Amino acid sequence: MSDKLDTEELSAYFALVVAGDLVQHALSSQLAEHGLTPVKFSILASLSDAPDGVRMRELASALVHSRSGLTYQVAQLERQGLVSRSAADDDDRGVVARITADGTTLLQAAFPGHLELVRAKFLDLLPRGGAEKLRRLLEPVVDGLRADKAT
Amino acid sequence: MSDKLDTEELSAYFALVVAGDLVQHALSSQLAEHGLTPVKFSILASLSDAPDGVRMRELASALVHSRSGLTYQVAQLERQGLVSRSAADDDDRGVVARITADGTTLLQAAFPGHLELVRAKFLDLLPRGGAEKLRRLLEPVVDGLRADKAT
DNA sequence: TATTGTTATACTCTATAACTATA
DNA sequence: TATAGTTATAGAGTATAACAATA
Repeated sequence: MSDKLDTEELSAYFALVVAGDLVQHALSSQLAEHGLTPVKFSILASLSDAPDGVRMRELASALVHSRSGLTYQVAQLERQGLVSRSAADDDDRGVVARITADGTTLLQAAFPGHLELVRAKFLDLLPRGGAEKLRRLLEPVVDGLRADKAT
Repeated sequence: MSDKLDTEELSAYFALVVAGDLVQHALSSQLAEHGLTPVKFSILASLSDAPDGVRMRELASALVHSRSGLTYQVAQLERQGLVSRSAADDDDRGVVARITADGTTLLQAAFPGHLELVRAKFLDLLPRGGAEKLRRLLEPVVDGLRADKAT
């Protein structure tokens, strides 16, 4: 498998995909202890930053790859009492999801252990200043590919 | 969701997971045109670098999170005639997977388009020299978490 | 006893397309 | 006509534990 891309560039691509996968997998057991998955955790975390709730459309484009996938996840969170859905004020087609008090409680219970593992399995493995460098490098990738999705 | 980790560090972790996911998703449609998934592509690519084949155990620890998951994927590739399995020379418990001529043909057919998309969806979004910086930053993360898995 | 690999099982997740309602 | 969200469906992937064979 040697070809037009030099090894450095291909290696970066493999490293990105593999590292993301390994980090997420390393964190998933701890989340599972609280009945959460990485996707559900990211939904709750996003909602906890938005007291007024978030439109389903926005959550979908930010966190998953299909609208139906988000409906599935949020429906489960709602059944568990962690999230509520209600009609949007300005657009009668719209639905706004909000985190509930129970959802906040669960998130607060899961968060310290999560942070601990983010440190142990990721941040502590980076050189000093590495987190910031990494974020800066990946920012345009995330922005570029999210823009793609909108199209 | 503001807490013990400063924003920079948490952002790096989210950026890593999201970027890896977005890049893989951006490439998966092109692979699907050749009947492949990202996991199957990575298995074929690994085998194409190893003329003598690779032990199932090694493939599993490098590419997936469970032995049974690898068996599932390789069984499918074998059914498609892209991979063959045979007993290991040195260990009668062991199984060695090898890519077939058809597998090589398919990989060569899929590779150019794959590389093109790796460039368009990832490398071209990085600053000059970014690929190497990224790889260096992520190397210890990948190595550290792979070592974890062995434990 | 430990390891290799497979299997059976049961479950979760995903994406597509069809649908309703509203803009 | 286009968009927001849901639903139905059908398929793919996953992990666990139990198992057989070998070290």
